[in-house]
Amino acid sequence: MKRAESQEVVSFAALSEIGHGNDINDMPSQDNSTQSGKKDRIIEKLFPGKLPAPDEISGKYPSRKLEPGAMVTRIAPSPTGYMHIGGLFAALVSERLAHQTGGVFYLRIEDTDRKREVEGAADMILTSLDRYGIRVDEGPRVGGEESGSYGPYRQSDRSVFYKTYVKSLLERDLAYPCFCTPEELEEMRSMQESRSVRPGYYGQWAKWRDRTEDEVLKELSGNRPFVIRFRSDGDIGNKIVVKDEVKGDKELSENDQDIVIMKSDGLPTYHFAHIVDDHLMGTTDVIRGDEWLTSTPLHLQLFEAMGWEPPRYGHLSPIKKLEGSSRRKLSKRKDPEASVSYYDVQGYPEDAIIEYLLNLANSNFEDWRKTNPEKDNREFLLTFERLSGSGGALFDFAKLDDVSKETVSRYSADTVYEKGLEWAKAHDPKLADRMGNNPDYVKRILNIERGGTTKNRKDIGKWSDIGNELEYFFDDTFHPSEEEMTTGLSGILPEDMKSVIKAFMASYDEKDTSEEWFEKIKTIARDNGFAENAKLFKKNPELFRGNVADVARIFRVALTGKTRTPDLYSIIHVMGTERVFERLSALLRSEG
RNA sequence: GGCCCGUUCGUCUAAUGGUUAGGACGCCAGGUUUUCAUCCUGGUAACAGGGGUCCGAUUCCCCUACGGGCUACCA
Repeated sequence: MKRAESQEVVSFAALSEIGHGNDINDMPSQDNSTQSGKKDRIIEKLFPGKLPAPDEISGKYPSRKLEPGAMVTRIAPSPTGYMHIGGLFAALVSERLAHQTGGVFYLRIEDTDRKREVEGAADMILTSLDRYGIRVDEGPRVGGEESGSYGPYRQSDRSVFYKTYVKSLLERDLAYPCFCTPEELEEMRSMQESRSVRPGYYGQWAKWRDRTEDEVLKELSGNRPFVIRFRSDGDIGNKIVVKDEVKGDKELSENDQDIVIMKSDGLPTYHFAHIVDDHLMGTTDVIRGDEWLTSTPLHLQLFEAMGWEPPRYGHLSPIKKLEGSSRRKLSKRKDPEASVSYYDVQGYPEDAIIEYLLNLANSNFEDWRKTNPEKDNREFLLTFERLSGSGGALFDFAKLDDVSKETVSRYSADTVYEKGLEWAKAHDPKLADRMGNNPDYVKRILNIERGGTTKNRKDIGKWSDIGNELEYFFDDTFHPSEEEMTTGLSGILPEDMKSVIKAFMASYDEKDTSEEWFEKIKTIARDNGFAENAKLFKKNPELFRGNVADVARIFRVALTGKTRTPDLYSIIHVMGTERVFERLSALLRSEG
């Protein structure tokens, strides 16, 4: 590996773009040229050139002015692919907590692993957050610009900071260079394994921990690649209590590993970037996946070494799925439903996803929603205390569907039309044409049993359901199969059907109110030997050919091909008399 | 393997050293509504197992089982 390139210190010009007005070039820099001792010479070799002093950096990022109780949270994804549903969950919780306390929510792109970086992933994250109504106060914008005065918000642009603080650790002997090759480390690991000792770089296994300055200088002059390791003074035998806002107090072991804080490519590892960034950016509450829980003692240790106050931590359990009889974390590679784009393609409204996730976060959300059906879900106060600390929830599509239907049922016909059309344009061109070409008709269809005084119906859970609801309203897609018709009309004699339909056509008046209309249906029922209500029929079934429900079913099936549809009276009126009569006549003809 | 963390109806979860262990989704059954839905009522179903401590444990402690995480110059 070429070290020259990685050792190049990011120019101060990058720093001065940060937007604080001061020109960082004016800042006094540490002078490494005196080379008063071997240690200085080592550090100079490690970090040739100028770096700002730690104080100068912290001076540029003063602590945020916050109201008491205000939380500064962030989402810090690595741009390695599409947005994960778990990431959206963490973002949602973080954003609500920040905004509900009068704090700040920002986005930081953790792109220190160049091998895994995926082109365009950062923009995708941005777009997803925006679409789901997660309001980012500070961070990168689509196209590369940034907002906020605590940036840069991409770790790849923050090299100077990491280097400066690594250097300060070196100066205080809290860090040291390590020249082990990957092969050496691998060898060490297998040796540890064969001897059944705990693997890792610690204690007497920390080969470069106590090398003499001469040895280090010698390697350096040979231009060997190196990493910088943190010198841990922890003892694995000591337990510390880590306060976790979600899971409660946890007893964990101190860290005794001399972990890598700066890789040989000059970029920091997650652990080090985390403490530098969250300190400088003023994060008060770090909300992250619980795979980080066990490394929290290390992070606390790093904060202490830097002399900084650590944030509060809250670790979220992953969302899981059932595979066979065991549950596992939703995996980007294996599970399409791990991606937020999956829900978009399926046609779930963004609000429904948010409400489902809110439910997962604080299960009392559903009670709140029940008592506040009209309110924006932003008004629901999320709290750390009520965040579920256990297990990790299985993703439950039955529940999502219910939440989704409930959500859509609160929308007006216009909203359903607009959002549905927007979805169709991206995912179902045929449906988009249909909706776009017949806006008034489609809106009237969607308005059936919607927006009235009673609760709206809940047929539509996903935008993709709209197609089914429209199908029978259009002649070119109304093609009920023979089978549908026979099962739909099962138990009804063809001659009964014919006379009922004839009677209907003879008496129908489109000006009838629904009450008048149904009186006629009842009359038709009675005249044809059907009971005019269910009770009458139940009492003496043998006296009737069926009841009024059967009569209604005849029309429902004749007009829609289905046995379950919205209110018949409304359907007939939306369809229009002409179409209704056509279909009824066709049926009379076909049945001979 | 080692070290951590966890386990309440099928699912999401609530509560508690003494409760008929509560709610929601699903499912089932009734009911209201002119029909289909909506809606209403009811039902189904859980403290992983075993030991302690205690008058009493789902709750506290220990063990086992199971699940999850970490164990990288990935995050």
